[in-house]
Amino acid sequence: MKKKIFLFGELSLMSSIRFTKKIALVDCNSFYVSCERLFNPKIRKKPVVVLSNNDGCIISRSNEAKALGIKMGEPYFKAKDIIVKNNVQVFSSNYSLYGDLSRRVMRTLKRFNSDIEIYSIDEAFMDLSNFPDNEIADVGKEIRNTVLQWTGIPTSIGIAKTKTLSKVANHIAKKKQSGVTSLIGIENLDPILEKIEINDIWGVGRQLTKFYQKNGIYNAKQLKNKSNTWIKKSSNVLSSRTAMELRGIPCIDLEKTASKRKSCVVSRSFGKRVESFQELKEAVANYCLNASEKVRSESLVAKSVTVFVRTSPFQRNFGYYSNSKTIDFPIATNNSIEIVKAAVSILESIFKNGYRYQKAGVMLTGLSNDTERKNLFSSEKDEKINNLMRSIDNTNYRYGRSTLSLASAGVHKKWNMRREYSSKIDTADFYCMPKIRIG
DNA sequence: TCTGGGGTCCTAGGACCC
DNA sequence: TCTGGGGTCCTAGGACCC
Repeated sequence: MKKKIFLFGELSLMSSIRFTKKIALVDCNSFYVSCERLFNPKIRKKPVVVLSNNDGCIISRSNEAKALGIKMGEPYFKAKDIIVKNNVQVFSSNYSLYGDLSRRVMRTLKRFNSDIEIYSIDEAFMDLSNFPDNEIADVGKEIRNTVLQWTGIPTSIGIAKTKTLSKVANHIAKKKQSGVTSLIGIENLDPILEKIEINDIWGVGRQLTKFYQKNGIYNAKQLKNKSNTWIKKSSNVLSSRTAMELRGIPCIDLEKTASKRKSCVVSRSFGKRVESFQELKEAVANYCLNASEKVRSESLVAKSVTVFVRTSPFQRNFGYYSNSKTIDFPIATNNSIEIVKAAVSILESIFKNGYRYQKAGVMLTGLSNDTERKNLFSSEKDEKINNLMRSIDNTNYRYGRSTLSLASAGVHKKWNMRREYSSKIDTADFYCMPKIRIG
């Protein structure tokens, strides 16, 4: 090929407008707290926390609450002193509200680029490579402003060449007023990576942090400069991928199409300890109904079901017991009745008298597409059961969960979880709409 | 005394993420 | 008294086969 000769002007144009690979990570700030604040302006500038299921742990904190020293994941009862003393506003989690607002945020993001990967309820990766490098920071700011204006949710945005680096950028953005950080076009990232502690890197958890520190690696720059073969040998491929990504080499793709899930878990801690087989059975039956409904809604069938029960790992003075067992179905299924029946038979075999059970759960595994099964083994009886399941799902969708249930699922539900501080906001309920006085 | 070699598949457990 | 829930992936080791 002939070498192309550029005129001076053309050359400078070419070098200023570049379209390198650019990944953005958009992360909602204190997401659950932000959701509660949206419908309750009085708590905007105040310290706020949101609790996990059963009001157990603190899983979302406003900046004011963080400043008071309340830690992520801390048990609520341990933080209670600080909370009471500082008049911190407390909320039980309201997942249907958070889910709804999450969908609104994601929809807004898709307006900028439909190639997004919804990574969690409050995070999404976006491919912004189609925007020119020199405009990328402004694009980030525009995304942030639009999300804020359309949904009311504040976000932080980090932009870089790889997913791992966009996480780093996001980490920096969180501390900035503008909420946007781009690492695009920076030749040497070492001074920035040096300030990122090893445990703040995406993919480096507690065990790896311990291991790296033992080997003298304390920050992202040091990990970046460690040899791949050493990392792979002494850890695994995932860790070497992390290091590559820190070097700006993309190893983790954006997953633009949501892949079908491989398993489905429903488990809960009980509002109070459960000792009787009957109550445990009701709980397990309920979890089965939820899990099979979820699986049906995604047109999946399960190969096997696992049930587990356990007493509290924190209160061993009553004796600790934990057990689980799995049953394979002869033919993959999503039929509630069949799943409940199998789960109850498992429970009968693992239940032991004399323990104070704290938690139980059901796991559907080996999920696959419903259609494949239908082609192979469909019968008139299957069709009848499918119709029955469909009418149950439709009724429950319309009139609320557990309008139609099974007798084994019980009615009293004394074991149900605690939710003492729920805001009870329901975006699907007309009467929960905020009232605005005009004039 | 001395007990092959290489491949696949499955599972349990551990580590990570939010 | 009170400590969440729901996912994914990787590895080591065992079972099995020829």
